Amino acid sequence: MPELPEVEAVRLELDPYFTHYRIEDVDVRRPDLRDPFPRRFRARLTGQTVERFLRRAKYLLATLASEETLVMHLGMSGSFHVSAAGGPLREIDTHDHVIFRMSSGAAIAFNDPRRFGMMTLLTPKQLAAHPVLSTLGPEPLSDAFDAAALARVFRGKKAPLKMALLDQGVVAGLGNIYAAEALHLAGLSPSRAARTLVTAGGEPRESAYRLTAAIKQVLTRAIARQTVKRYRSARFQVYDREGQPCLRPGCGGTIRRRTQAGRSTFYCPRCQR
DNA sequence: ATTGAGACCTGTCGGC
DNA sequence: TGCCGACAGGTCTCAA
Repeated sequence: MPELPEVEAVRLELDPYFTHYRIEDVDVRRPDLRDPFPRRFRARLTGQTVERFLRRAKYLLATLASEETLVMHLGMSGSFHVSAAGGPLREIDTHDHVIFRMSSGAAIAFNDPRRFGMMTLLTPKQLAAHPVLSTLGPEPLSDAFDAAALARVFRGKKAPLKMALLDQGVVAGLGNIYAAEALHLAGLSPSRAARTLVTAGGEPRESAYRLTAAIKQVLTRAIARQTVKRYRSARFQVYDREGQPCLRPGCGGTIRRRTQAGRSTFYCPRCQR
């Protein structure tokens, strides 16, 4: 279930259990997730203190006193479950693949039925040269991400907007849901070519400003909703709403669903151009 | 160089 | 109730 807002919620939840605590032991219950765990994974983690617990795109990064970084990704079905010290013990689930035993007494279990997630441990050199992590686009909620930045990566790009937004090298952290939501909010068709938001001279068009603003708004709201639990049931504007009325005031269109590059895209043909 | 399709793996849900 | 296919919020690889 995780796109940027969900991963950010996980980071917030886990931070108090990881940061400043020592990893006493790691229960590695299988040798791999999407990829095999690196050499001496358990030994390199054991005894390390977590200095910072950060998020980059959809990745969680725990920086260790050893200077190495524990990198974790939730894939499609990954989640964490914390058993706080003295709290109720959680039964170990079949899909609990890695359990961190912290010096606070907390146990943090990584659970991932589909095993599309990943977990690895990188030296500073490996981190800087990592083929994926080092080529991620800007964080969408940072000041580095604005219409000009979007115009730079969209210039000359023939790919449809939906695909361009899913490209983590363009902007980092959007997934299938929030890409659809941002395009709907911006009133832009998912199949429109990315380069049409840029002038011949490489300047962002008005639509590029709309899209960057929409991305920021959709993610900011989703993060707020994540952290304030009572809004958990809030629905999306377009995602998974095929056949239902468009929620844009005064639009009156009907949400459609189609497949782009093997993924479902939801949009309103009436107000998204 | 881009781009689309297929693969990875398990669980869930709707229809018959 | 049980079986079967379609589908799921992510990414990687490979062939065109």
